[in-house]
Amino acid sequence: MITCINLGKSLSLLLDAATEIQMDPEPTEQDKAFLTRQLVQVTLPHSSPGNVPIWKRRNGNLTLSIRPGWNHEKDQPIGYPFGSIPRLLLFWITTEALRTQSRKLELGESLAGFMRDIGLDPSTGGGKRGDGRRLQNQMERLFRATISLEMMDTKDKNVIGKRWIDMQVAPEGELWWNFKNPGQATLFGSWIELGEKFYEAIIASPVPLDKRALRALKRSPLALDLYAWATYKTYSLNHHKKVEQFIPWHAFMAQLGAEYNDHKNFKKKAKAAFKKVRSVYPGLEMEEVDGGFIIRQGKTAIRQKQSRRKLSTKISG
DNA sequence: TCATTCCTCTGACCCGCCCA
DNA sequence: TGGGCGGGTCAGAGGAATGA
Repeated sequence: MITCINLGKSLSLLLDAATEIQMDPEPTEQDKAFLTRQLVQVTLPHSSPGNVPIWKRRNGNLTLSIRPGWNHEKDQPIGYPFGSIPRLLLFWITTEALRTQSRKLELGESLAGFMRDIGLDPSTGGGKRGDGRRLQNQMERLFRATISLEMMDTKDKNVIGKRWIDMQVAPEGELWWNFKNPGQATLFGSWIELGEKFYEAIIASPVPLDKRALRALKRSPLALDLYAWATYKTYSLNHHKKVEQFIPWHAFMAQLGAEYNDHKNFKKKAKAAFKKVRSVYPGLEMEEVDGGFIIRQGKTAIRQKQSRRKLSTKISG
């Protein structure tokens, strides 16, 4: 009985979002979100990488690596950001940085308001399993981490040079929230200041997304990644007037599912996640073929005509 | 209201079947 | 025989219900 109710809730969230998006494909200004192109092409871990000194993911010539921040009190690493919450935080950070055109982002006077803003539920209490504690933990992991992007320049398969950028996500900030009591307003507003390099990177090439879809997919980090990737890829094909592109499963796994040890498992999970993505992104044109899938030109999650004003000079490749 | 408990979801791993 | 595929189980993380 409980199983039926829970399945129903989870499914109905997706179905509600799918119906809403089909009825009204263009989101309101409030329902628009953004994520930087580099973090669409190479993504954060889906699950905890464990106690390793550095975490890396590679897509062609582009490598993303993350080094966790240091907890001086406990004299140990804070840990890596992983799962859905840091992804929701990155959507929020990119969207706010673009909206305000400022490195300093106001998080608000109440944790509950911020949680609702990024798609979490403040009514889950302040216990260790509540959204508040999870958010606190993942905020610390994400904000204190150092993200590095490295681009290899090659000619005839030989490396002729490389460029890199090391970015601290938020080297400064103040959090005055009561994580045990998310609804409690505080005397001072909480804020973070994004690292200069990180700020420049995220506003340079934003990919527009639909918050309604993000809310419906928030339980699956893989589905969130695939949704952002599919939106970016469709935009890219349209922009370059390329009709379609074949994506081999092995290359796709290296890009978005590198931590999967079993490529069969990745394919199985990716196919299931794509089903969810297509329900909230009806404009996605893709077809499975031998060894991979073909993605074609189609409608982007946000109408290109509107978003292009901001993006035409910013998105490339 | 908050913290805990229970259940679901997701990723890892294994196994067996099928086909070339 | 090896690769592709689907199904099952297990552990950890996430979501929802419940009792103090």
